[in-house]
Amino acid sequence: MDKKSPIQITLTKRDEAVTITQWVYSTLRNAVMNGQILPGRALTIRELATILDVSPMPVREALRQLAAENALEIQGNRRVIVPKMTAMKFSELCEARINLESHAAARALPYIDNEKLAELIALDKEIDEAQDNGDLEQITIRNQRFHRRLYTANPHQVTLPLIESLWLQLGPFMKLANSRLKEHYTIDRHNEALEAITKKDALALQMAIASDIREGFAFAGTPELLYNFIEQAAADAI
Amino acid sequence: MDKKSPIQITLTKRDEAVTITQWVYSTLRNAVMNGQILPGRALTIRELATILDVSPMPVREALRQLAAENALEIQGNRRVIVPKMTAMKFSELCEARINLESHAAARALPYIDNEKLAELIALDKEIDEAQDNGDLEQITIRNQRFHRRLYTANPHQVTLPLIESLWLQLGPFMKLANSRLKEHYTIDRHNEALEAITKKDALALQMAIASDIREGFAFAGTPELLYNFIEQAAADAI
DNA sequence: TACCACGAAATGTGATCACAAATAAATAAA
DNA sequence: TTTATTTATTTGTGATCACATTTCGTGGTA
Repeated sequence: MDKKSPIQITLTKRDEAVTITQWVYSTLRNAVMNGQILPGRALTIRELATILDVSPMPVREALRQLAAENALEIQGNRRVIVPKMTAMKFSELCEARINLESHAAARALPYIDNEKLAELIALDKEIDEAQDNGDLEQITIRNQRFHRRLYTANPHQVTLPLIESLWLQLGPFMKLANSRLKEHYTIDRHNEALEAITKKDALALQMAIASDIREGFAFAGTPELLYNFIEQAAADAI
Repeated sequence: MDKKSPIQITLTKRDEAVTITQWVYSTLRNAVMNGQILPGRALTIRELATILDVSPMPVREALRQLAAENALEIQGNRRVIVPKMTAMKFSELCEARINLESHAAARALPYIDNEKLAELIALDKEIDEAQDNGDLEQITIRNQRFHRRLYTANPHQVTLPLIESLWLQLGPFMKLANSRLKEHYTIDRHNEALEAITKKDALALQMAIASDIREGFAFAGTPELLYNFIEQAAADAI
């Protein structure tokens, strides 16, 4: 593995209303989320500043924020890297997701009225559309939007930032997990969740969310499969 | 409530080996944790820099990091404040703690050998000592150390940062919660937890942790009690 | 060939400065 | 006295620079 492998970051137009730091932050966040940066690859402030065509200052702030969200890792030597994934860590992240997200879903349930339910149904339909088009990126985005909308139905909710941190750490795997949706579409977990919501059945909702997450990551059920995927993802990233 | 109420931050000696940013970070973190900064009070970079006798730069970085950990809140106007607590939010934070920490405990259980168990027993004894001395600050610190040691027994654990974020948001309430330990010492939940560990009983361990957390915050069982405490804490902070 | 030492380049940290936006203060109008 | 409006001050953002530490490349030694 080349230590100086080139970093290919998708650049989006910068909105003038947003600060440079925020733009850099979301740009780097997407890069991590899409697996565009190799795990273990050292990220230097000046290099990123050059790539993004900004001064080092906003990059510093964005890196520190991402590190605080566990998306990046600050090593003892003060180097910043994308954390390396292991089979065990992957497993822990999945279990944490299942635990936290079914909790968040159950806590949101009492707040979901007909209007919000309709909104969720609409979001689910959008996922299906992206599914039909085979648009992986949109599937991931819309799937996250569905979950986010569900959890934030609870106006006092405090777990979404924690959940997003887990999503961020799962990063590139999220995309692949969502692509697997069609492979187990025989059991549509989102529909199950929506049914549970209409019945106000908290336990059924938790089960649906848990299954949704678990089945999505079933591809990495064994350490061998996960290892193969990590290797493949690394190869794709180059 | 005075908008320009003075900020009283406990200053500790700066270790030369540590960066200024890290020192500022932990100093501010403690200030938040101890409720030394009033919720809603605007924190300005330059003011803190003056108080801490450093340049604005390390303060900027520390504030951003604390905001990423949900310890501080960046408002739309780019002002940084300590988030205000509400009864509902408090309730959500407690439930999130119970959920996440019992999960973390159960996941750590398989990794706890006799050596680690002995360590936990020793830590528990230290809590009792602080309890006898009535040293509130030490009780909090050692209590957190006990929980942290338990969860980190799992070498692949990923939830501790999330748990610490919740601790940080609960902030000043943690201290009071721990002071309540003696009031329900008839049922020592840590002992219950240690027993469950020796029996390798995951469910019992989860129950013990859940009870430990729940009973600690029982003082804020009703919105009225919580409201009273918030008012009192605000008065004390001045 | 493998290992170590030394010098050069690169990097993170922190300070200072400029500027635009936001807040606070002061003045004018009702 | 209260409310608008203008002016003055403060504040966050971002750029640039200096310095100590780390990393890397080169050459020499076992």
